[in-house]
Amino acid sequence: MEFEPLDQFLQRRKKLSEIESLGHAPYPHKFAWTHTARQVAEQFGHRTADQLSSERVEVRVAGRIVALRPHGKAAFAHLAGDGARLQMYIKLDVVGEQAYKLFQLLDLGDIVGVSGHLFRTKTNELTVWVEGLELLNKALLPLPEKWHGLADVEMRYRRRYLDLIVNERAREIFLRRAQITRELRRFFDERGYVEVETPMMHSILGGATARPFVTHHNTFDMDLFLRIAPELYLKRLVVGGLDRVYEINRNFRNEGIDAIHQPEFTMLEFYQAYSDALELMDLTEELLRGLAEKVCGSAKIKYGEREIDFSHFERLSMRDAIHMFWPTAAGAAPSVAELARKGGPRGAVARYNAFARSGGGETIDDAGTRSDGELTGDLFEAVAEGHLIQPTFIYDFPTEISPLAKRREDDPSLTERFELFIAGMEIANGFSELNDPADQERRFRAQVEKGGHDMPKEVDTDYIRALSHGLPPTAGEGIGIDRLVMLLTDSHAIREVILFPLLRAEAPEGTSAEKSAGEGEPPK
RNA sequence: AGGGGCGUAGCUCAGUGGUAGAGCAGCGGCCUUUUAAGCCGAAGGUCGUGGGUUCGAUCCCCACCGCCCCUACCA
Repeated sequence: MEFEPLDQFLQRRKKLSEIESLGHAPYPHKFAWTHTARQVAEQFGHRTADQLSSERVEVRVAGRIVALRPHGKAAFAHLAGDGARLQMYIKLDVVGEQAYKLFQLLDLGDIVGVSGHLFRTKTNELTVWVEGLELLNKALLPLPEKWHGLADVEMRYRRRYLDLIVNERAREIFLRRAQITRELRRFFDERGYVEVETPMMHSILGGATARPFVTHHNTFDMDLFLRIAPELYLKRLVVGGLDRVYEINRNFRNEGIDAIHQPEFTMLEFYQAYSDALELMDLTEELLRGLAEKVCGSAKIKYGEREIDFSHFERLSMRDAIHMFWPTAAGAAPSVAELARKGGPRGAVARYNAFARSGGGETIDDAGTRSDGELTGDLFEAVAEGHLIQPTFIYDFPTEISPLAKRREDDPSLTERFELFIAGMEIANGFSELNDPADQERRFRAQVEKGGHDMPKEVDTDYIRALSHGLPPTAGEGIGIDRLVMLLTDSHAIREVILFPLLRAEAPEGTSAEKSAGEGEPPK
């Protein structure tokens, strides 16, 4: 197969065969390196020119050539490896004609191994004095522009490998993402949680309200859903005596794509027996504060123009938040008591919608079938959510919108549930788990009866059976890892923190500019 | 899904109703301490795709494709 830019592709392939005819293997199997470029910098970066000349340091380093400055019979180049760059200096009269000929056939992007000793140049840059040079792999395609790198966002996502080579920030984001998941695992492992993996292919939807992807198993001739949440399986495990479990893995939701939504996204979910939502809020604070300190070096982090302080978490009931953030232009804010009264939320929605219709934004669906709890949730989203910049727990979620959460003992219209908002994004959702099988069955049936494309079509009876064997009082929580990584890397699009985000399929080559006609119609 | 924006050389970007330009990369030449190396020379393009207006379209209009932003959807 050949790729654009064809002239350069063919040119490089020709050089490769010239290298072969010089007697070099085109694709050697290994290179015995002693240091990465980063290790050289870390271990010898402080040595002076004098120290290096009196005490020779021999190194063998492999990497990709990312800069090339030939000067006739000598040359400088930079090798990139392990996220660092290391300069090398190669001279004809040092390496000999054969090796220098090889060098002259090298291009930006080629992967080489060099051996030699370290020295400092006139400008005091730590450099390998090359005595031996081996081609490890010839790049047949050129790197993006060396100064501006790869800026086209579409190309950065589609060809993430180039983004990672050329844009240091991309590399840093994904290294930090790995650090974050590593720290999360450490946090839970230290506290006696067991990491588990539960099915991603479900025959019954559950654990969240979302539209699923559907797939099919041939042998069983069975339709399956890609999971929208692992929740119901994880709680089965708690029934089974795994008192503390967590899973970090993908969920799939067949819904919109924007700056904070991707169809494939990573959630941490964890469950602990003999606990409740209140304890989870404390645990979450500890987790996130520690994570920010560990990963960003401080509990106060920069996010865009703002500073977010993980050392203090606000706690507001949903009704408090509605009252507090009620737009002044919408008239008197509903009191918490009014929102708690039967029919109160409906009255507040009526006032809000009057305001919305006169230019305040979108109205809330106030159809007669909608419950006070649903209306309360909608009011919260319309009025308060966007204001929650500093870490804020919203608690006291209405029962109608919390089908898996345990009711408050003193108020069955509310659940022991919270969500955590930071920078206007929902980051976490946790609650005391409903463990009354009869109540759970009633709420499942209510969902199925209600219908709608994002509601379960059938009751997960095995889950009810599991609850009937006894789920201890348990608290559980989900944390959106992608959004958390966004916060901790100062990224403002979820695609920046997902290596290969979903994009529309690329038009096959030939349908656009480059190839001959006759390939047929462009896909519709 | 609706509104707005963008699409020019491999990459980063200028530009114009009269057949298109720079830097980097690539090619040829010179150059033994450079670092966005330098100097000289040549090459590279169906200006996203298709249609229309026009004597003439990369530019104006329409449709389509792709990406981005906003809104909607979204526990």
